[in-house]
Amino acid sequence: MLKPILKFGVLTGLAIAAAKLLEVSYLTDHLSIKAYISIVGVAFLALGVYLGLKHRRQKVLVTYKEVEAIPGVGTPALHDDLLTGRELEVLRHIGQGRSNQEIADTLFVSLNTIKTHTNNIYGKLGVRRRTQALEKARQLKLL
Amino acid sequence: MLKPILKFGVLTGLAIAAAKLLEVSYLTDHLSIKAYISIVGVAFLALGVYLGLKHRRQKVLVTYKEVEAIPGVGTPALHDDLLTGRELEVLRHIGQGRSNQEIADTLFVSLNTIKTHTNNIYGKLGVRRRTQALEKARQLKLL
DNA sequence: TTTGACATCACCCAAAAGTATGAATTTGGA
DNA sequence: TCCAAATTCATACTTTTGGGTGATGTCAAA
Repeated sequence: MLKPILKFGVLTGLAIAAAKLLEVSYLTDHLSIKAYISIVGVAFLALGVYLGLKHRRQKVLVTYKEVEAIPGVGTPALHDDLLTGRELEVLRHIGQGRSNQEIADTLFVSLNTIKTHTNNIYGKLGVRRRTQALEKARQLKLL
Repeated sequence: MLKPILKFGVLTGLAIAAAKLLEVSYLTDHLSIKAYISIVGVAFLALGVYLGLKHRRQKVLVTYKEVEAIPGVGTPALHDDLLTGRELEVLRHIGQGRSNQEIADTLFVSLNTIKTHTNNIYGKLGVRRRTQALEKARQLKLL
């Protein structure tokens, strides 16, 4: 349960240590304070981007559900929670003619993950192909 | 130019020869005239069915155009004859989630033929996948 | 009768999609 | 805190699609 916290701590610690190391080793001798600050800034920016991307999935999910919760905007047909949020999301991309690889790229997950989602969708809708899934989804007003 | 005629001639000749063979060999000795006529009838019926199926393409095409010609039934959006009749037909099957093989079976043509049709469709619609074709076709009110 | 559009089919290769199985992580709720 | 559902990912394999090229037969119009 504490793994993510540990991970974050270790990662941050490492980053700080690296920065400290840079500082004492040679940066102070060769670089101005401004340059040093710039490098540290870039490093932490990179760390931030990395962490942000790494946890984007959950954030997207939250956003997704929040959007669903909005009255007028909410999906009119989430038939008995037939599909999960992520599955619906993938299904919509399929409906727009995107390939699994494209969906994977825009959702920032792996191709295998999208394949898993699509197969789960097919299973729940009782179909075997994405075109059938679209047809079925339209019948069920899922799309 | 004369290949199909030749083919038909040879086939019909073979059928008649077979019938003649049946007649002289033993049928007249063991079967009544009525039974013999029945058998010949069945044989030619089979031949007719075979030939009919073999040339169904053209007949279907004619029927298709005839259907299109009917006022109220006609397709509401044949945008500048963007797609040919056969292509539209294939596109509709795609829209119902059928695989190329299934379409080939129901239209009584080969898988390669359907592939050619689908690729022509993609070219005309400016897309690269069947799901994109469906999306585009819906936008153009082709479907 | 020639020509062009259509429909048919083949072959080959590459890319995308789908199947099956197993597993790790995360989250939300009891 | 424990658990079930959800999400993520991998590996290996089969099937379906897509792309390019070339060819034949049919049909209708010029």
